[in-house]
Amino acid sequence: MPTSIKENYLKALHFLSLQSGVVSLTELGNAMEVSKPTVNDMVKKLAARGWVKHERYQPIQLTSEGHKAAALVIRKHRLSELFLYQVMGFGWEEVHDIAEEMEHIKSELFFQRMDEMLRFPVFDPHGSPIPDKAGNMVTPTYQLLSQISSPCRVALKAIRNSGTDFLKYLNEKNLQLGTELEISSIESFDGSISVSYGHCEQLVMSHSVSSLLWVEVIL
Amino acid sequence: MPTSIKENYLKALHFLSLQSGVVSLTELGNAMEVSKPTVNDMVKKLAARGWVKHERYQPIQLTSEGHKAAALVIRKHRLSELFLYQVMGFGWEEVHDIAEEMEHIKSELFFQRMDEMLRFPVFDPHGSPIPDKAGNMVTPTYQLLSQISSPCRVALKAIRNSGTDFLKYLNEKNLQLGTELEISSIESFDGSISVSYGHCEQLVMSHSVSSLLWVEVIL
DNA sequence: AAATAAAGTTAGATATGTCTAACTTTGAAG
DNA sequence: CTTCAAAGTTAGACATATCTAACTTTATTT
Repeated sequence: MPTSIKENYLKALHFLSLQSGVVSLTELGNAMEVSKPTVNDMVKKLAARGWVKHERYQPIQLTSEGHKAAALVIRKHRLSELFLYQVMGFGWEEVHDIAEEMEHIKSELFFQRMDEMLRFPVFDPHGSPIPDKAGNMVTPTYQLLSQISSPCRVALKAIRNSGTDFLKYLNEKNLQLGTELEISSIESFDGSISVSYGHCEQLVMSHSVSSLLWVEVIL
Repeated sequence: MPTSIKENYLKALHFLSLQSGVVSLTELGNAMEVSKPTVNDMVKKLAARGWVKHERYQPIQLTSEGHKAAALVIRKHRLSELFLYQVMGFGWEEVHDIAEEMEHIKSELFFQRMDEMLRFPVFDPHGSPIPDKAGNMVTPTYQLLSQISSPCRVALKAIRNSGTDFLKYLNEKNLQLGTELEISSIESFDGSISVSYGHCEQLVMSHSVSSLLWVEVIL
């Protein structure tokens, strides 16, 4: 019953909007783990606040105000993640869960000061862009490693999933942002990719791993 | 509607208990700025959780579990205050309000790390003791400046009220923790006290100010 | 000890966020 | 173009934290 629940709906709407720009009630309900009537009610309240557009039986769409409100929550989240990582020395696999709580702090001063201490950063520890105070964020043009079709050299730029388990897996494999990977072969059958990097002669990544890594081709 | 409301009731109960050990519903209601029925309901819930002892028409008393729960919230609050002051560079007049939000963060790791970074501190920026992880805190034996009855030399050790306005007043007067004050005269009529310290030749403090300053006699 | 004000309690209401069960609309398949 | 499952909506309920109005106890004052 705590936190600002609406902020969490806004965040979910933001991420679900990324594909098609619109979101169904069912999708939002699944993301928030609540029933359809609950989402339905909530969407009415969000619409009343001007954050979403919604006509009966139609999909939901964030308004520009809604987008901005969501971006400002994401800003607080990602700034917190970077602060935890850079200033407090947490690992990138630990910061998401704590930031999930910090993002609901209302004090402007607090995030203002964080922003200053971190020198107005643009990326969080997972490589995701940090929106600015106006809610605008850069949109890097990375590719998913799983989308690369022929052997080449790439640099790891961002992680699509900040879940602890996946990041621990990357830690074990010594994969960090900036790590350069030589793609040696791509198995078209199951989409698995063989890469080498640093001290690692060969690592075979399944599609489910490579589809969570944003990379940039180099050379 | 946010935060863990019960934690705020526990904190209020802790501070109101300091005098007599028991708290009336009315007192608690005033402190929390809620009506008597609201307090009454809440006290029943706190009693059900084992945090307070309460018989109909009798005053409320924190149980030892309740005391501990309150102390752990106060720990998070004061640790946050010191972190904001020491690590983030906020002024002592700014930290209370932000800590009021941070104290409701549940992550043990977060406060654990703060505690380490600050080297397991025992006092917050206002000189109040920080409870340890078991909920125990030191009980300094300071006197209120207003309780001093004859001219002497004292050191400012703690501030009874962490409100922004009072702390800004102290800033203006250049009064900090550790500042040594020479008490030159005490007006028995209205309880006002004349002190000199540092570059200040004479400052006359009203009783309402001197009763908010904890001091220790020196020499 | 009776009167009465202060303190505490009960009853009934509201707002928020949630649920299940039942009903309606939409849209895709036959 | 009818059928039907999936998606969305309505109705009615519950828990939490809050309120006002009215009633009961306690304790003080005369």
